Amino acid sequence: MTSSTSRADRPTWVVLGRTDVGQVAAALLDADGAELSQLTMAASGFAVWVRGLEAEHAPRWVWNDAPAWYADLLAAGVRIARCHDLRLCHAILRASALVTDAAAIRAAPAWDAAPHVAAEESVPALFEWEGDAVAQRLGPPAGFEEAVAEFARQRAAISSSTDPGRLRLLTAAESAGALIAEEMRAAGLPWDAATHDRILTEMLGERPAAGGPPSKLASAADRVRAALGDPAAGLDSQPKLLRALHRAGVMVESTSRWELAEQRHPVIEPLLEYKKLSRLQSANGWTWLAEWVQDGRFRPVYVPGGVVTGRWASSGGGALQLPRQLRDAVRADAGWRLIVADVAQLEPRVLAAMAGDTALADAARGRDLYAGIVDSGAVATRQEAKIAILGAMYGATTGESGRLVPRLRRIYPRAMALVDDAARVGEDGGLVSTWLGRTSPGPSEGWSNVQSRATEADASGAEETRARRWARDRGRFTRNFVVQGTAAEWALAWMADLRTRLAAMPPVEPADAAALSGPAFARHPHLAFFLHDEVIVHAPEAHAEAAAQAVQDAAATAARLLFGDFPIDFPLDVRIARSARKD
DNA sequence: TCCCGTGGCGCG
DNA sequence: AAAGCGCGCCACGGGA
Repeated sequence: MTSSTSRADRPTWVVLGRTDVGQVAAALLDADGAELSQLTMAASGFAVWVRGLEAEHAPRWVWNDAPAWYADLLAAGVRIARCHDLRLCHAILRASALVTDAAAIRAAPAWDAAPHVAAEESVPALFEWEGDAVAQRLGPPAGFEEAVAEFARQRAAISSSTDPGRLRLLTAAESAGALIAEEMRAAGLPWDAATHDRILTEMLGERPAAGGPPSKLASAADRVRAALGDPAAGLDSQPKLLRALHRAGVMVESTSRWELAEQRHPVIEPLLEYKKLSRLQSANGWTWLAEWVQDGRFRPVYVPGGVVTGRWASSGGGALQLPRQLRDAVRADAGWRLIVADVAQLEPRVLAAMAGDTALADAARGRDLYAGIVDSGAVATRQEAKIAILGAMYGATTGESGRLVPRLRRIYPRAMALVDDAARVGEDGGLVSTWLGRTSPGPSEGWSNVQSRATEADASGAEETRARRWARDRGRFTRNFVVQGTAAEWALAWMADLRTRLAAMPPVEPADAAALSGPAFARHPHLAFFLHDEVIVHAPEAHAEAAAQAVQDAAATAARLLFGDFPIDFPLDVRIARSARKD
């Protein structure tokens, strides 16, 4: 390791990148972004160096892409407190309406990279890199000079924006999410394959050794074919199934569950059963179990910022679609517990706070926001309140939901004005932003063409109708964007604070952790799963109560961080249990 | 043979 | 029941 200048004095930021010769370079910056020192080192010594600096200063590590760097650091036993993910923050800043001069950011399109994809096995690990393999491993610009330049652009964009505080919070939260996603992947979700197998066997029947469908699935198929009077009916092909139904006199337009359920015919019951079992088999059956659960852990690939609203997406394993039926297979290790926590009605609470709607915030006080709405007299029943609120946030215009929404408009004018305004802006082709400044994408070229065409004198009625429909579609998107996106920001702030609290708790002794195969940080209570408004923490039994309290405390912190003193509750349902089963 | 659009359904 | 938003994955089938 060589240092090009004098020893650093407590760097706030450490910008990382590789150099042409395949080494890691680091620029140590003070809080103002002024360079304190710069150094390069052999990749083989990188993890140890990070560990040392982290213990001294816990700087914010600035890198092009968290998965590319952090997965290998975790594998080397090094956990960090904070980072700045240039790729994720670039995506936010290039589009944010709060950024008044985005020209420099937008002039660096190399940073508009797709989310990192897990490296192929054949690509050397970060610390074994040589030559071009590094580029494959690191994805978007991995070079040191590019990282330094992009970080300077991002700092300038934030500090000259109309609200640097919000963008600092948003970029910090987004970057914390990137760390959490990698840590959750490394730790994995504790998964009991034997329980999963038992559930599959109970529902699908015994699995034939020779392959072929399990017994209960096969018997459901037989009953369907018998009821259709068609021993050869194809059940897995929608067109074939539809034709077979028509031949049997079931005149449906689709084979979807809800339409089938309206029919009265002997085929309906076994067909719905077959579809349910078939879905379980193909989505989360034995093949899924063998592919995705190893050593008692399900390791999904989370994609932070993968949804335009800022929600996370996932890639592989269907991590965000785990069916409730299988939650009993999520099992704490021996001597450990799961803390399963979700926020009750996160989105309407976020809406109340964003809009400063004290009437809706009053209704939200306490456990059940929908009960509060009933108490306000807006609607008669809890079910109506739920339908009305969902309709308000999603833009329902028809049916019961569309009928109930106007009642909310009278009782909660500020909250409704916020979503109605967002919809109007979207219909006009404009941009909307979340509370912290994540801005929606603009309309597509095709959308704009359709709109301008419809305004021309010789536009046909069909063209005008289509333009109106597309405008309404976009209005529903922007209406929901502000709420869904701000809820995602709240959830990121919640998790980021929770992560810090959990990491500060004592780890189990290595002797007690002999059976644990995971990374070192997973000897502490740690996040194991996240799904929009729910987290699962895996914690040693002795720390389970403290971890549950940390989940609560973090929610209070998130509320204060985003909404200051505005009086809005975010009540949690928190359970400490051995399994994640919901009753 | 592979790619892509569609229907359907799991999650929030 | 869906409706009204955001996703990912599977199976199928048609086209390249």
